[in-house]
Amino acid sequence: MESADIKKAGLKVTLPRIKILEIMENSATRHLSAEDVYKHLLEEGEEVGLATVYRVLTQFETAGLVTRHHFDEGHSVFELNQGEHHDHIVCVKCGKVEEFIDETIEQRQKDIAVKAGFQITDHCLYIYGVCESCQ
Amino acid sequence: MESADIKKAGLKVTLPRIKILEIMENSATRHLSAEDVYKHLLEEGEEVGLATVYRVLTQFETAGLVTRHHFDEGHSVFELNQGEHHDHIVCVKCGKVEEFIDETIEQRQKDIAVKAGFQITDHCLYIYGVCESCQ
DNA sequence: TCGCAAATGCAAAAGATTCTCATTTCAGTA
DNA sequence: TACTGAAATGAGAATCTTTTGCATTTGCGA
Repeated sequence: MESADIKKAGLKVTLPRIKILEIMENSATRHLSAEDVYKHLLEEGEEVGLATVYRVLTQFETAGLVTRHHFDEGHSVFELNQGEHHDHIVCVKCGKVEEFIDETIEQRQKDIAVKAGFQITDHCLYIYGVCESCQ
Repeated sequence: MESADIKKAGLKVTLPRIKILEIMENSATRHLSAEDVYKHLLEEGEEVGLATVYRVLTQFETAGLVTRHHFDEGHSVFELNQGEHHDHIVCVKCGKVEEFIDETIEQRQKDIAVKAGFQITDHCLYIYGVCESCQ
């Protein structure tokens, strides 16, 4: 994942875009809000506006580089698309997010969409609970 | 579902609460935003403030009377808790929402939570796609 | 290197939700 | 049934997230 991906997405390779992509790659937590990304940029001394962060993340989403999630908070979080599709299990106490894949569930979803007459474009499954260390 | 449920939830039985519950029950679409509920109130000539709608819906959520969803839009939608738990398949073009239940998926989710060491509190599954009439 | 469209920064705007606080309304009690 | 205090409400201000308008800057092909 690098500047080539930005170009491939039909976007000019600009400094803000490169930096934002780097941050998404190197962040300890895979799920970042626009505000989170903005803070990282400030820490690195980059002069990038928050509006640009929102714009770039939306473009990355459209280009398929990142996925936007709506967890139970009041804002979007973004995740770099790398590796396979997966779903999420979220701790309601500490906010920790773990990922998982379950082929049975994937298949059932496809069946359900067909039965309902939908052409499936996307799906998301969030399990909320209390993680081991918060119990 | 009636004023008795409001009392049972430990809330005073007030006119705004009764009206909002009625609207949630009688609405054609089962999924309403706070703004939607507010508009219905105005149409009925009720003098209820938007702030109250938000407060009451949040209280109803806490009390377990309604569920708050975060579909792909930028705001919450609320749904009356009646009948069984179910998941949602949402049309990305017209916004139509259909509901479904799949026991296999339910069970797999429980297994996944156990394996991850989570005490499951809730979960939601949204399938997004294009519905039959929008294709 | 030049020029122009695309991209950016900033500030203002918009949309959703929450908060403050003075006023009103329940619900229990006399 | 009237009284009283606590809870609830309405209106608007405030907050938070996200988007937009516009003047300026920047990447990139000629």
